[in-house]
Amino acid sequence: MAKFRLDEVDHQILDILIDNTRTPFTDIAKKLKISAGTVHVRVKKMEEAGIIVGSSLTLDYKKLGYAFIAYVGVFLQKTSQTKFVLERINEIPFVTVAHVTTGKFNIFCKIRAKDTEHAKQIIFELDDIEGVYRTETMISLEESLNDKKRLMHSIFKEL
Amino acid sequence: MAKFRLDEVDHQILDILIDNTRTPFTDIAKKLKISAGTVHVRVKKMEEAGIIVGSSLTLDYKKLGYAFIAYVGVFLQKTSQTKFVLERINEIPFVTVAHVTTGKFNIFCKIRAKDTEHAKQIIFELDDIEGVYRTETMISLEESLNDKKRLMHSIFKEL
DNA sequence: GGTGAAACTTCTAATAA
DNA sequence: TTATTAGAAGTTTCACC
Repeated sequence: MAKFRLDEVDHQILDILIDNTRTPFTDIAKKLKISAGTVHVRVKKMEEAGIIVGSSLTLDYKKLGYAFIAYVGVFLQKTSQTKFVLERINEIPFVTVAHVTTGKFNIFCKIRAKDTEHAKQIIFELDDIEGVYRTETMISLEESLNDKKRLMHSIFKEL
Repeated sequence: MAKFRLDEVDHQILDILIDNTRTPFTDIAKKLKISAGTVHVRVKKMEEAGIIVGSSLTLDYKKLGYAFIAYVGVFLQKTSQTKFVLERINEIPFVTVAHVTTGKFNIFCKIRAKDTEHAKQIIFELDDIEGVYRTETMISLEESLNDKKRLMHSIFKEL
């Protein structure tokens, strides 16, 4: 694992790319008053260091008809079944995130569905997994995402 | 809101861009055996329709020293305080997502922190918000993200 | 480390089909 | 709607600070 030490310039590059990954390097260069070559080298380094893992589109799932979000807490019969159940959970594409957690639940996941009916199906699928004792659902009425940029700013303030 | 009807080609374009937003349109064109101009027009249309909201980098927060993830359920004294509390919560940059939920909690959020000590601080901040009755924390021991691509495939199968 | 310029690749908009 | 094309723009490398 490469040693990495991000400076103010790296920070600013990330800041711009976090908002729009297709921002031309020449634009970034102009803004930061450095050469496009430098931007290129810096980005490449951050990629090689594994800081930048990849890039992805942000899609509006509501417009695709998938407006329903819920969190489902999963209770297992035995903790030792965690790995097995997690593998089964990961086979359900509508489960977008799964966490092994301490606290109330053994596994905790987020699902993305079309509507309540569809969500019900997914939750039933989860319930049906061998080793799952019961589940507890929390339906999201409203999602508010904090800007990645703000987290980054806070992280960089401390680096 | 524009009417949108994505076909197989749009789907495949999204599929490629979801993995890497900087894939050159000419590469996409070659793969799909269409012209780069067509790719360009299609992407633009999806942006205008609001399907593609934006693009963002995926960063390795562990490498930045922020490996700690927890979910915090928030209980309010009165449901009517939801809006106010949500606003306060959104001021904490380490809270990356917040949901208003049905079920056990009133508000449910995800936090990203350096370590347990840092997480404790954030949770105390949450607890201190006026109107918050108490909180319940679940610490993530392991996160497994399902590929966005798989969700997309499932969505497209049904469209 | 960074730069600036050259060589190469890609984008984009207009035109044509 | 899609394809072509040519000028504009962006990327990447490299010799030189």
